[in-house]
Amino acid sequence: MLKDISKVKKENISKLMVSFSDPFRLEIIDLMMDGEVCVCDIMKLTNLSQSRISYHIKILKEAGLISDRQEGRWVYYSLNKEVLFLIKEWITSLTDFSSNKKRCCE
Amino acid sequence: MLKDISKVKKENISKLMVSFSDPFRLEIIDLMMDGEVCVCDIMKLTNLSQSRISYHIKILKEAGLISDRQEGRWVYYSLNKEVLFLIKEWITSLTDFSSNKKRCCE
DNA sequence: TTGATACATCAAAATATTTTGATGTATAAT
DNA sequence: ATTATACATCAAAATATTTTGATGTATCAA
Repeated sequence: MLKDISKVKKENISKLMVSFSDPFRLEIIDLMMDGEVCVCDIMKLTNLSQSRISYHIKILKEAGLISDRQEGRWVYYSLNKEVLFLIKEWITSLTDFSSNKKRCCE
Repeated sequence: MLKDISKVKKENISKLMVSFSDPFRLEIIDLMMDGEVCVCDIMKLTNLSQSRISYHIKILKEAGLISDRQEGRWVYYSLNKEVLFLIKEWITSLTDFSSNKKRCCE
């Protein structure tokens, strides 16, 4: 698991942002804000097909944004708070940028 | 310009995240942290072709993440702090999620 | 007014992502 | 044992994004 945003490579940031970049994944993330959900919940709440949901879940998981917990036949997915905090830190580091005006090619 | 994250539609978030999701765009964003840059600066610093840079700049601009300012032949690009703050707020809203454990289909 | 520079735009090709429907695996209920 | 449920995985098709090289536009300098 990612521990410190300064150690997070551009590649990881990119992967996390990719995982945020799809409207259906944003919907799934939205559902996870109320706590754990299983694929069957997501199916009922979104009308997406099962394999389509599994695909998006996989993207979210590989980016490190969500974790899973199996219980019998069900797999429960939930957001990784720490990773969200790291992303926030990264965005913060961006807002600390300088507002220097420059002349070109100086 | 986006004024309040609660009014930001999923579509806008998605577009902003798309704009963050490419490694080359992240590089360009990185360069902008030191202040304004023109395309010619980016060309020198990244070895990307001019039209390729223009393409990525366009994505960033259409997402609302950067602004431009023309001065003679040069166009200077810079990050939009307010939009970065809105993204941060959105991420924060995500970290406020509940950690409820659930049984499936309840 | 001619030529050079800075950048945008375009269409085609290259590449990557997403969707679909089928099949596979594990768990559990009968 | 057999069947049903929950989810993963796969390959092919559909779709979207990115790259490339050419061309276009505006500004400036000589």
